[in-house]
Amino acid sequence: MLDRAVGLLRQLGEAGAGGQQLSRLADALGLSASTTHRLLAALEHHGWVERVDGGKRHRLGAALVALAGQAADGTGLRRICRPALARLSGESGETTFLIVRSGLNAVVVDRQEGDYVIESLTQGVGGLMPLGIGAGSVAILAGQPLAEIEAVLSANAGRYAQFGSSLEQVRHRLARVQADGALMLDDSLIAGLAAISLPIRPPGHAVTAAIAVNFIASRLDAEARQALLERMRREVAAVEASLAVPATLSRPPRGGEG
Amino acid sequence: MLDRAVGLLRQLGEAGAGGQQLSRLADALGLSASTTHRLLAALEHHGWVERVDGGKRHRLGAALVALAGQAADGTGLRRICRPALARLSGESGETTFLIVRSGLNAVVVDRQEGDYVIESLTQGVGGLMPLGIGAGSVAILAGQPLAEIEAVLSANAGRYAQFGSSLEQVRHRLARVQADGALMLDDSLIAGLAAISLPIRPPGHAVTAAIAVNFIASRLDAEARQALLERMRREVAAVEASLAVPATLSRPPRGGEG
DNA sequence: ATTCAATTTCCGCATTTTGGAATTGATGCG
DNA sequence: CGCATCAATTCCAAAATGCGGAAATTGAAT
Repeated sequence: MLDRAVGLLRQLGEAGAGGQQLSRLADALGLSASTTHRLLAALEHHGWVERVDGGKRHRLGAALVALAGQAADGTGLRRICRPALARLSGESGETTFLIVRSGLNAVVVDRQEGDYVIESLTQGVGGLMPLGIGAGSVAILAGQPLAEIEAVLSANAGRYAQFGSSLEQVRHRLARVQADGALMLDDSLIAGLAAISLPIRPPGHAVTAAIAVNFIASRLDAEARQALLERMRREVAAVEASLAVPATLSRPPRGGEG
Repeated sequence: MLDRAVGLLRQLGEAGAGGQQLSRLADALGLSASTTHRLLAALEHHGWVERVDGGKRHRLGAALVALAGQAADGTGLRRICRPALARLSGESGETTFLIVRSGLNAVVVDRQEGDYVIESLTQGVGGLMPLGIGAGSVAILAGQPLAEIEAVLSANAGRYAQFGSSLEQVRHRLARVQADGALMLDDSLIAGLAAISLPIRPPGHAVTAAIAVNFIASRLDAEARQALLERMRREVAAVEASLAVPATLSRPPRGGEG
């Protein structure tokens, strides 16, 4: 029941803005129409699913956005890292990302725009990719225990091809992170797009997140990239330091509106 | 079962960054410990719940962020409105919001920072408030059919006090939106914080969303506010026009990483 | 007007969930 | 150092709930 609901929501996520009709969902999940109907009704009741134009197509509902807003804050990391991301974006003019692990995937939890818009080329908040694909994703994976890395690699191996990487390439990049504590990538997923990423390692814990900067490769030469990397190292060091002191885990001030 | 899972996730959302232990959750929801345990395990398996530091406290997981990223794009509105929000924030220097309805609540679906940071005063993406509270929220409610408005008002009446508004005040603001097609608010929720909001009405449909600009009241005089409002009217008109042509409902390009 | 596909409702059966009780584990106290 | 306490986890038989086939309804297309 719950698993079916999760599958249904995933499927709806794939469907995108236009939504999807009941019968297609039932087919895709191998469920009977009546079961699918009942599930959709229940989810709709909670606002997790809504009808497109009140018609017969279904899509993900706004209640999920609300829940996820709390989830993203929930790690606490987002609030802590946001000023760092803002500084990096502000000073470099490039787009900055905060990425965390979710099972076999990496998820973009926060993102700050730079002056240079690469909107359509990159993942938005909530964007998902296999662990091992994408600069930040690699940085996170590289910081896991060895057995964990192997488990993830073997589970994800089949997914790498569609992102234009081989298992060997992924392994090579992991090694670079482990050697340098950071990763610089060119033509990362998109030709001409470059990225620099750093793992975030809370003192006494394994790596839980990474920050990354994406930019058009031609915009920064080797020297500028090195400078940016050093800048990022300082920001990450500051973040890690502030994680050492558990700080206030209390809720943020319930503020104004939008 | 599903309802209990939803309740559990809501409860975890309330808990915030520090997470919550099983027994408290069970108490809060009136469930037995074994049921709660089973639910948490199932949700954890899907990445919707995770353990804090691998310990015994639970919080919302990153998989929800991923799902919600799709949900937020899912309305299609976010992609369409983002350039408008960016222009408004860029030109005015203030913070801009895109808000949609979710049941009895309004949810912040997108947000663009201005030069002037009011981060801690305002809702982030995913922020939730009762329909009728907050400038954008009022604008949405005012555009619903009359019977709908009354239903929402009576359902939400009890929640207004905690936001410092009375039912009469809400009704008054609704009337202003209906008269002017927009709303200017002072001391909206926070003393010294002002807001301007406009409903977004897709041609041939009821109002489905609103945009709002929040700013420190002292930063803009009456004349500047009027100018900003006119600017917003133009942006909303353009958005509504682009909604008339269903445009491409296809998925966005699967781009690079974060 | 008729047909066909898709959605929605109904209902008896059986699979699943349920919560009390027992077990294990962790933490603090005497 | 061992005992007591509280929370988390596992187990199990009873039963409630979800399941899907079939029937009814909608509504769009011919």
